[in-house]
Amino acid sequence: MVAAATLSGIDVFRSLSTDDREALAGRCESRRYAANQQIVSYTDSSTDVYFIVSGQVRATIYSSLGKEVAFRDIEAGEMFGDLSAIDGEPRSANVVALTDSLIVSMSTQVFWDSLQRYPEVCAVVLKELTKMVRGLCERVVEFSTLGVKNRIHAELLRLANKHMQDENSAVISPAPTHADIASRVSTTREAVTREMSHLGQIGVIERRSGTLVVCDTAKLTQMVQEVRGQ
Amino acid sequence: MVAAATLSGIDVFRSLSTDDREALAGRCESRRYAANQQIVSYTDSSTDVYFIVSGQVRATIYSSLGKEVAFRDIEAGEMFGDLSAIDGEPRSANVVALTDSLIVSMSTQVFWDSLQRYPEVCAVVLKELTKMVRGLCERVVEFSTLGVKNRIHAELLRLANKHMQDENSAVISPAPTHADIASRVSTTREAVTREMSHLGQIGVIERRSGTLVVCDTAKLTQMVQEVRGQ
DNA sequence: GAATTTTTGTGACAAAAGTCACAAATCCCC
DNA sequence: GGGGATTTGTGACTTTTGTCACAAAAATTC
Repeated sequence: MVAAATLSGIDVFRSLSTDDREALAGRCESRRYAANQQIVSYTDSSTDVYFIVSGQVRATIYSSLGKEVAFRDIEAGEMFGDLSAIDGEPRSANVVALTDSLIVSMSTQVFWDSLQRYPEVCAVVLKELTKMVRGLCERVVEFSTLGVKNRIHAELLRLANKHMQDENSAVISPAPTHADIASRVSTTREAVTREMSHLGQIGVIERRSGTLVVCDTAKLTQMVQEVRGQ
Repeated sequence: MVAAATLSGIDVFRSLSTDDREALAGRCESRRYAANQQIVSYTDSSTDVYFIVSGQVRATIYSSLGKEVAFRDIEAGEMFGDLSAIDGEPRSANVVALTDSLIVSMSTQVFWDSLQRYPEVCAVVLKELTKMVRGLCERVVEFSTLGVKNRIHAELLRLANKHMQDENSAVISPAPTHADIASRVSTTREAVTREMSHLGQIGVIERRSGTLVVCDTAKLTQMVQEVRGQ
């Protein structure tokens, strides 16, 4: 049982009337997760859909043996677990809370119900899926055409774009660790350290206690394309 | 104007009644394309959705400068162009006919209309999108965790699975060129040639005039995982 | 069926990326 | 504010992957 107000912060349900939201809320569960707690495992056979009311969460894929691939970070207002609900296949990833989080879950049945009953909900879900497809395409193209250094640039640029301060600079806080970035673009921590200290030398980024400042996104944008990582 | 029967071969519309299909057919166009003819360019501003009645088609992405990435081949019964129709963003890829093809197109508006009016259509579209997401995830994980040789194994296995002859072998005809495979797993033609002749030597595959025979899919499956390409 | 064009095979080499080992710097927690 | 854990920096070296150049084989065209 969940308060209707809780659902108003969820992208997918934002467009519903208060009444509709109330009806739906009655058919959901909510639960708190502590940082680092696992929410979904790719071994689960559940097919519930989850919505993040507050907090942040990370989906990670483990390859058939061992290596982990950071898949995507999911923020408050967003949804996950929808793939299994839609196609009935097993989970595609592990999901772990990055921070303490409040999460609402909904059974597959209620989810399909709401897709059918509320065209606006269906539209948003369709759009989220296409957004995922486009994001993944971009990543595939990146792997196919960019070298390690350029992929690091691209990742920094993505981070920067989420935290723009003014026209040309962004402040990312807390700064991600090098190992973290490495996992996202699939390389080694050392490669990230080397490239980032190089970027520091040419004044594109700067580190100050716990935060990462991208001083010159324009230059970085240009560097992504250059074949020579320099 | 399109005959209702034409739409019955399209996955998305298969579940509709004849009447519904007829109504929809009246709002579509159809057109033939010759092999190698371009159907969609990523510079187009159109947002129509296309359905392949017969023939085969390839979507390709070009990176910001030059290099091409084979994205996916689309077969009769399948749909493309849906991303732009759903989110209104520009085309994500070029689409070219591989063989002479008959293709039905539908405006964004009619497409949305049918999504709203027919829940079965909506369900199939949702499922196709999740299938794409899963396919792309697999590809990302592959790039992240597998070396070139193993990616070639994986690609051969994918091809084989589409053309299984019996339990353990598949006949692929016409055989794709090495350059073609190389573009799909993002490596060089030479690497594919080398790995395939090695696979020939250990009896996993065989070449006979224009066709490629995968004799031992079991062994290939096992090899995909092995860190040593040999 | 001779002449092209396209595809395949292969070696030598260059460049890119990953591995290991360890020191230095930071962060965090009593 | 000292001490351990985590994160970062860096060099030397190995492995992987890509590049180039060219010959051989197949497929196509006329």
